[in-house]
Amino acid sequence: MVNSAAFAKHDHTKCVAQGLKTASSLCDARRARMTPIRRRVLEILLAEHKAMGAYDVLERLRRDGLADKPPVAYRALNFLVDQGLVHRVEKLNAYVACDSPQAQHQPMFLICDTCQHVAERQNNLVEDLGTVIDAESGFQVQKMVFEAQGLCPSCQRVE
Amino acid sequence: MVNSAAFAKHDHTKCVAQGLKTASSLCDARRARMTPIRRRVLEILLAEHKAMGAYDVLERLRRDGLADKPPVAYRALNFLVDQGLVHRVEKLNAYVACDSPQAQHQPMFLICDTCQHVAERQNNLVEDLGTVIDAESGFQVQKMVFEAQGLCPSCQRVE
DNA sequence: AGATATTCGTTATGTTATAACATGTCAAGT
DNA sequence: ACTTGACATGTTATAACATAACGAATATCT
Repeated sequence: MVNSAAFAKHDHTKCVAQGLKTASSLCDARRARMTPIRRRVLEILLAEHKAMGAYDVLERLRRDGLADKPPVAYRALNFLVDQGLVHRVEKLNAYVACDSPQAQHQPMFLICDTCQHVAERQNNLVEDLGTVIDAESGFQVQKMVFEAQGLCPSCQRVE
Repeated sequence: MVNSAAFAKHDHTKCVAQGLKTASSLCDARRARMTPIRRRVLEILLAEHKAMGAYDVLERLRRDGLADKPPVAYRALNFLVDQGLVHRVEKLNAYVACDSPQAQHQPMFLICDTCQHVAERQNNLVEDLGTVIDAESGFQVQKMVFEAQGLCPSCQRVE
């Protein structure tokens, strides 16, 4: 049995540094601007390594003296989502840094109801499902949301 | 190619009558109370046959003189969701009457970005995905959200 | 009828998100 | 250097979604 990265312990410092670096490269390549606020929001999400609400992110920006109005946080988050650097978790009205922003993908989330951690995973079945839907119903799928709630391995052991 | 029911024309009156009848039977069997407000909310959703926000539902209740405070609408909606008679569409913060409340199932929604219609579909791949996730990662799936956004057959033709 | 559980009415407030418009920043072209 | 245009940010105000808490009413069980 292999745990998903987000449910296992690891060195967050590396995640953050690596994540910011990758993000900068991607933005450069796309001529998208990685501004201080956007970089800071991504850094917060990478460091926290869990889903955060927009107002939680805003509170951090406030502490840093970077911003204190909701639209500032939402704009940065929306930019990062558009760039594929952050995903929105619909079920939680929250945001998480992307695991692997290099590759385009349909993210899929495993949300632990006990510890609230969110793991991002990939599985071809999700994309297959999009293809099947289109073939069966003629509905042209453009975006999919797949989120599962339940118990992560650690929380199963505890109960 | 077969259109999903919600994207095809059909007689809503039957949907509504049949849906209310089925719902009553199910509630009786479970000793759950189908009260006037709850019945009316279900009726509204069945008749509308599309996703509605809680405040849209409340507005209808208000016109009927049945209720005018948010908690009343939310309580009825939550009851109906618990009973599997209505589903919540996370992506839209909205509610739709269930197609087939008899059978327990993981609903899957196709949301048309153009006409806003929502079709409920079922596909074994969704449940399979739950099984695969569990086997691969040890994450114990309890509930899944699967929602696809795109263009329904009619709206594809129009563009 | 009396005890218990459930539902409903109501107030108040919490949480999430965006419209709209003013201001600031920066890079490209002249 | 100056203008223009595109993009980003600052700010106000409000929209949209949701629930806590508590007392009154109603249904169900014994």
